[in-house]
Amino acid sequence: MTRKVQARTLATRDRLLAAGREIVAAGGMAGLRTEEVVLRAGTAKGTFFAHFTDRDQFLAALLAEGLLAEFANMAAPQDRTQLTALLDQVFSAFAADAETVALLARFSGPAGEGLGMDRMICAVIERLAEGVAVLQTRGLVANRADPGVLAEALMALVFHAAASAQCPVHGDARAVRARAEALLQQMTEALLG
Amino acid sequence: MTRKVQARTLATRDRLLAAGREIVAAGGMAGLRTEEVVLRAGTAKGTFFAHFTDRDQFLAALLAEGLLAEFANMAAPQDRTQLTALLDQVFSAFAADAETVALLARFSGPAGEGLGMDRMICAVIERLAEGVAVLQTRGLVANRADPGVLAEALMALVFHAAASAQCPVHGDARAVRARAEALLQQMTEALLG
DNA sequence: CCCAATAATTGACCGCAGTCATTTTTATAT
DNA sequence: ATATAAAAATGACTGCGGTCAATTATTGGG
Repeated sequence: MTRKVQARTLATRDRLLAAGREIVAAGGMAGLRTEEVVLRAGTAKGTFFAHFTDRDQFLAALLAEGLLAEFANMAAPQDRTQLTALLDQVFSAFAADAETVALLARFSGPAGEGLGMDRMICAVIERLAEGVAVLQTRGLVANRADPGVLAEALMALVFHAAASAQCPVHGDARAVRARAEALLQQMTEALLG
Repeated sequence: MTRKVQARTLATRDRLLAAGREIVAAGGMAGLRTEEVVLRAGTAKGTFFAHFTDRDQFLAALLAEGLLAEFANMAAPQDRTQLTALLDQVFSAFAADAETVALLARFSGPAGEGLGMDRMICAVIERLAEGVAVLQTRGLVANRADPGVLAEALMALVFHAAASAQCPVHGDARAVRARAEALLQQMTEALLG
């Protein structure tokens, strides 16, 4: 017989996430250790893994939460400049660091369900689709394909550019990132016409 | 003063890679343990990490090697059907498993230099660019953008579709993959017109 | 041929993610 | 109330990726 989820379950989960938020804010995702999360949250190690299948899934939940908040103020772009600005904003967030790229690669798809990742991505895609639709009717976008499909393709381009923006150790981060941004710009124009 | 690389260095590296190849062939990338690689190669653990910065970089080298061999027979597509077939071939290889997707995300960019990853990706992009150029002149592709940029964008779409093809544990793998393939098809048509 | 200087290798060791048998808490049936 | 079955939490333990000071092999100069 199935029973309803207990209130303390959600409370524990929240304490873990809150602890994670603090740690990431202080030292970034790469430096987050589950032992410390658990210490701050006041739970045992096993509890962590009863709530999240692994460290990455936990980080993905935190990441989705943060990005969703950051993107909350997004408005559907009304011209090419605004569309570019929106894409740049998303690119900057996605390309922030190697951890972010890895988490997006793993959880941007079906694997991200129930972590908020799917909601975050959908939010971005919806805004993009709205913007594309507007620009199409105004003749500011040559490509007549379905706005939803174009939006998804734009996301794909952003993902790829973000991955390309990660540089090898001791590489020139500035230059690599500039090249990735230029690539995104070119690909976007190739897609939208 | 810098000295030339010793012959045994390359020999050791090859023994490690050969061991890795065997292990991956037998049990897939996910099950590869460095201890076993080292055991088969007849070296110490430290030697492994003197040659490869971490397990993933080693796997990426193996993956690039395998994919490059698989793609060796690629011919530049001459019509839309052949282009689709080529994209499907690459998609199938990239979407093979979650490990592959993760490695591509991490090493498809500048981080993959010197692992063969860059060469593998460039090979695919070049073929795609050739194909796109041919189809453009034959009027089989509406999009007039630079073939090189279009080829890179196509790769981005394939990467994204491959990531979308990974399903959560206990999901219906067949259905998820079918959806990802359909998505790739739609995005490709949206891009090429 | 010998002797520094450098490159390559070694393996004991460590940190941390992830496991699981056990214990504690909570919900429900009687 | 009390029993009992399910859910949640516990923490000692394990396995494996990665490190590093010490050791061995190679090279090139005198």
